[in-house]
Amino acid sequence: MSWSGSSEGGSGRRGYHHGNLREALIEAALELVGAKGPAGFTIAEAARLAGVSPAAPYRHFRDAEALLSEVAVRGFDLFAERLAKAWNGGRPQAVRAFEDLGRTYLAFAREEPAYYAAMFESRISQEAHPELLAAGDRAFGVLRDAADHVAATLPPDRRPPSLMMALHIWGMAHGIASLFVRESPSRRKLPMAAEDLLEAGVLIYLQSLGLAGGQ
Amino acid sequence: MSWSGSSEGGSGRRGYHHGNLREALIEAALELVGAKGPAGFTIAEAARLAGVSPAAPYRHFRDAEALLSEVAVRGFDLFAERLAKAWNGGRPQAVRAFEDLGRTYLAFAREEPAYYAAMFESRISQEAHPELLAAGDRAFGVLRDAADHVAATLPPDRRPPSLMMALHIWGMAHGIASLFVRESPSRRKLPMAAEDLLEAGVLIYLQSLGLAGGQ
DNA sequence: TGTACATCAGTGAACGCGCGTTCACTGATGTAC
DNA sequence: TGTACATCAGTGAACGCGCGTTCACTGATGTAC
Repeated sequence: MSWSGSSEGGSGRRGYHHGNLREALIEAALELVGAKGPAGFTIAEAARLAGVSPAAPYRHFRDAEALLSEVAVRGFDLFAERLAKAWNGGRPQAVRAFEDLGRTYLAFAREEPAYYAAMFESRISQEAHPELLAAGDRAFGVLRDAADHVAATLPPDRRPPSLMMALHIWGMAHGIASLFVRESPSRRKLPMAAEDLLEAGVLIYLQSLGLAGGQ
Repeated sequence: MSWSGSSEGGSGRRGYHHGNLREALIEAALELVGAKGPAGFTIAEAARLAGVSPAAPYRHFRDAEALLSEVAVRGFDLFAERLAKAWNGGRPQAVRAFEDLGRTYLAFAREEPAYYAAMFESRISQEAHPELLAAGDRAFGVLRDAADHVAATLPPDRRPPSLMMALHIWGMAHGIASLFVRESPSRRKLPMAAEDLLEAGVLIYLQSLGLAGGQ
């Protein structure tokens, strides 16, 4: 192990210029948000984690909120990608794929707590960061399309409004994630897996609309 | 207007001893949490708001988290009280009263953002504050009892597990509150009132269980 | 009713800390010729 | 291929700030007698 010379630091630092500081800061922010929550992370600490002076981040981000917003945008993009993969165009069975969407929602909250916190538990103003709104819309769009698809399997006169369906399912998934998967003073132990609770709820809901097999 | 003499300050300060500092600090914390979120409030600022030196709060609270926890406990108690009033023992009609529960849930999120944030959006560890867990249980208990009552209107062989029902409704109510009522990077505009969205969702859900009138 | 005393809530000064932000700077990189 | 130069990413020192926490203290309150 050498302290001098040309060997790179563990973080990929290459010399006077970092080379990829923007990415490194986003990674650092993600790590810090995961550990301390969106309010617990600071520009200074992200800089330290990236192995750079506290002034360096200002070359890339206006302030802490801008950095956090970028993390949230990436989170939404990743979220949309995973949801789309789970939905898979409604194949092979629409209702089954719809349930997979729900499972994927909860899995994301469980496996990506840092992204989840940046996306749903931070206090970034949407007005100041319109790209955040757009990213959120892309994620919701997946759910919306799925609801469309599922609703369309019914004859037009018995077809529920798919936007409403999407909002109901989104609400239930998000509520269950917030209450039973995420850390919070209101978190409760469940006598079952959150995934199973959500699946049962979605099934009951869909049944009422005539969308899930009678039993 | 006099700067000297015996007139009390606006905050009720009575002299060297505050007289009711504990309460004043809780009020101050509530106000600050409402304005800046749970992470934005500090003991020092709460002391300033209460008109007292920064060291004074330590006579009453171990640290900021203890103060915040007390705020959350009171929030849960108020929440439980309002929910119980809305439910009103299931009178005059159980299903209708059940829907009122949902409306009250959202109304609380809307009208008491400071309490709501302390209860659901802060990072207090439940382990360190067991009284917080108990207060949350009392609030959930109202919903649980209501679900029991509603489920019991069905014959035993068609009766759904009331705990599951309560968790589903709680999840949907909480999700809709978090996504569409509270400030957050993921907040979306709704083409309808959140209360109506929730009511429709609850109705669809209850219908499936044979609990709400066919149409 | 008056006095001595114990209690303890609140003071204010002090400390060390980490943060955000600025600034003139420096040195690595890439490009024009 | 070599040199001069422009660019700009990152430096490091500095600043003022507010916070958490401690400490010996002070003065209001209540109680024993």
